[in-house]
Amino acid sequence: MKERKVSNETIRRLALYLRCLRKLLKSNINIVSSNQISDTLNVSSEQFRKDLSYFGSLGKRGVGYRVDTLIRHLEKIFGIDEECNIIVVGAGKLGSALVAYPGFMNFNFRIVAAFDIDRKKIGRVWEGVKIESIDRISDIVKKHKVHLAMLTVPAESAQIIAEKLVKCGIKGILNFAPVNLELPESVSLLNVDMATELMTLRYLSGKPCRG
Amino acid sequence: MKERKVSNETIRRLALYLRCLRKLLKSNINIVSSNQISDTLNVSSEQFRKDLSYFGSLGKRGVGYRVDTLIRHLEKIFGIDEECNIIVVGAGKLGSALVAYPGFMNFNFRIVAAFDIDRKKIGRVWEGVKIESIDRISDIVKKHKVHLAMLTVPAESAQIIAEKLVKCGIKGILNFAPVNLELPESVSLLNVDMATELMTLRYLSGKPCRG
DNA sequence: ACGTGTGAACCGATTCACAGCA
DNA sequence: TGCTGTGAATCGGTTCACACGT
Repeated sequence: MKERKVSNETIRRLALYLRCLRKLLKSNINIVSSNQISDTLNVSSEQFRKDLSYFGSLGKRGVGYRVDTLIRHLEKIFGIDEECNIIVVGAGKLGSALVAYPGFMNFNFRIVAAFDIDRKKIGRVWEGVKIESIDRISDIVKKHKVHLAMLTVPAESAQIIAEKLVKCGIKGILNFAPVNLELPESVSLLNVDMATELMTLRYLSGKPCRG
Repeated sequence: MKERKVSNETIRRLALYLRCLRKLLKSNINIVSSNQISDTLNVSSEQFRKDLSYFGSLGKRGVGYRVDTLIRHLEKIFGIDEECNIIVVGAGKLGSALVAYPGFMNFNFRIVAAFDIDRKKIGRVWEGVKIESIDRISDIVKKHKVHLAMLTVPAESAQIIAEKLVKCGIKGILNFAPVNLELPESVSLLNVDMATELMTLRYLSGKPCRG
């Protein structure tokens, strides 16, 4: 009932629930049980109920959950009602893919700018997003009240640039560079490390299969 | 000592250790203690020792670990000595970024082809990687003995295509599509869900900071 | 009877603490 | 003494089991 110590994994699942529920709503399903969710997602029904229970009693015993109100609850938890301005730092291939990625807008994220040091790129516009000089980060972060950044610069410069982002007031960084960033506790950091994922996969698929 | 039940998280860290150790070797450091590793990576020294202990006694008490032999051990664990052929399925922006991503070759991954259904893209060559019709997956997977695939197709088609990959004999899928894929147990699956990561980050950075 | 909400039991992973070897 | 390797203790997250509301 009280909003206590919710783990990152729970939050990640909450986002999955939201996506799933929206899909249900589109199919005009408006009541759902934890078992039905557990069938479509890869999550046990108890897990689903427990995850939600951190945020209150959102279902009806003997009935299930109203899809529309549950969606609203989840949206509230994530603060989706207000647009979240983000930036992409590093306008390489990966940055370009992120700028074009359609999945962000479902959650009310808006990419307000991309940044690079390469003079040849600065000034271009990708999908309506302008590429700016890295020197302009501070201005733009302040002007658009940007809280989050996706970092897609080369590993060598990632630490320096991340520190610059922190100085500008960025509160969370999604880091794609394969380095361990050292940042103050007050800044949230999540890493997406594709080579590591692939290595893990290689290891897993090389073992004698259980199943 | 015995190779028992190693968790995914351990494997993921092992890959980080490998990267870190290689960096040390480049700086001509050839002896390292678990504490030194723990300072650079974000992992406790006990964790590091325990992770390695699953694979034998690789260090020397009172001294530390030899960087070069430890690297070789890790490479062995991951099977890095033999080239691992992979494919990219879905030649959109993200697929293009993956094809160009330099971080894979450090671990002896080789992207042998990309696939798409779009006739306009088929036949093009990106970074030396040819874009093929999806119909040719089976041929190419067999010809190049491909074990792993990165899946960057739209969410709607991901399940179908994933099943096709499994039929071709793919043993592991790194899935970038925002859906829960339903696959046989014998196939390893890891998801990279950028929107979910960003949602988690938004949640974390919105909370009162601990730190 | 049905399905939620939740304390209790369980399980796995991390951390502690120390024995053992250089 | 210094640092590894590892059982034991701890911690946190998942699953179980059931009371409760509809």
